[in-house]
Amino acid sequence: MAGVREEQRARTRRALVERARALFATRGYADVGLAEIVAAAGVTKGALYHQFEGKTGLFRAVLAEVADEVAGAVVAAAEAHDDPWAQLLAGCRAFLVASTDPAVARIALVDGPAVLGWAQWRALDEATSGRHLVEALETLVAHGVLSPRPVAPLAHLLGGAMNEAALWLAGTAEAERPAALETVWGELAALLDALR
Amino acid sequence: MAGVREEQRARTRRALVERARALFATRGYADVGLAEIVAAAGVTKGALYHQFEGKTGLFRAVLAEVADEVAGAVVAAAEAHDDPWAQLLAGCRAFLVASTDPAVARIALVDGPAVLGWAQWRALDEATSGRHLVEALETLVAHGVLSPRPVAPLAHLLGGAMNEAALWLAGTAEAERPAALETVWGELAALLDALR
DNA sequence: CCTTTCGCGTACCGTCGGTACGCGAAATAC
DNA sequence: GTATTTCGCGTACCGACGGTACGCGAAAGG
Repeated sequence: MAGVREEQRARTRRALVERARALFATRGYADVGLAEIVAAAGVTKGALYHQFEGKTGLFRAVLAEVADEVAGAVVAAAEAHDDPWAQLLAGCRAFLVASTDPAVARIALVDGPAVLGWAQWRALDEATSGRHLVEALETLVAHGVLSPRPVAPLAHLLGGAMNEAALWLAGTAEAERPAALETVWGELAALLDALR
Repeated sequence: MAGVREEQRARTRRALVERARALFATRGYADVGLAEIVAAAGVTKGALYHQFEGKTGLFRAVLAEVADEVAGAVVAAAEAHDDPWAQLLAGCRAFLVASTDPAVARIALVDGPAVLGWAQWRALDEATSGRHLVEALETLVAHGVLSPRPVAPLAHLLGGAMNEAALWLAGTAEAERPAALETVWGELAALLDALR
């Protein structure tokens, strides 16, 4: 099982996802044609359609990669703490920091819902970083830190607040972004703290 | 200045915006072609391009109409109260109720940012319902109900939370939507109340 | 009336996402 | 080791889409 064939397949996939991600991030899904993507990846449309279900399928793979990276950052930040409340704060902050990258924001927050439809986008979020938010809130309710309440609506409210905040920060000039991020984080932390 | 010409112009605009809004709301911006829109409106592409700057221009007009209606509902709800805090609550609730309509959510929250770009979408929101949220928060700070703080970040957080909640509600079955709305509203009201 | 303006229909174009099909090399069978 | 199948991918092509150029006819202005 040397797998020279499987290896080539993986290389093509990687090249397509990598180049498509860079192009989608800078110019948006609608403004990038398949011809440009396959040329940048050094393959042809035949290869693309052999690996993905059209342009939306390629975008789905790109978005899944981005979402996985963001979720990874959230988990890594949360694991650095033992206290559930500190884990929530660290996870939320990590999500905000990661999503503030304009490339991430563009793919995951602007084009994602429109290209895949909101339901499919939500399902992907629920499978990655969104799940961790729900779990963190459930843990806090179980520990009595938060009063018993339906956590799903609250998770949506908090997730939406962070998404919008990330979008706003992604649109600010890079020089003043760190300061703006701290201001937003201060408000978000105050909002979270008010929940206890 | 009878204006039979201006009258015809207005009629064409109305027909295009009206039919485009219905089509965009049910099938999304990307899945509706100009040929279908102009056929539904009883005109041709020549008329469309004479009145709007292409497909995105038509969408901008549709979105502006939707945003104005939502902002109108927010203002009407707020004006029914005298107390600034009650005005904020009523305005937020009205925004949530209006944006929960799947047609509104699809146009204003899903396709809007992707089609116009997030910056332009935000500017339009800032000119309609978003402005009222900022003003309400500023009034509350001025009255000492809220502690002095930067209201812009907070407005983004709250606005994002309501947008995401509306999207979620718009995706639920219509029969159980009212109950879900009350649950979400309960959480949102609790969040707002925790700010005082 | 005669000229200008203007709303809009018609015909056309380049580009896009998507498909059909064939080739050549790797995997598999015997 | 050869025959056969599988499969990754390139090539050529198609229909549909957004957008443009241009002309006509009626209203507006003098």
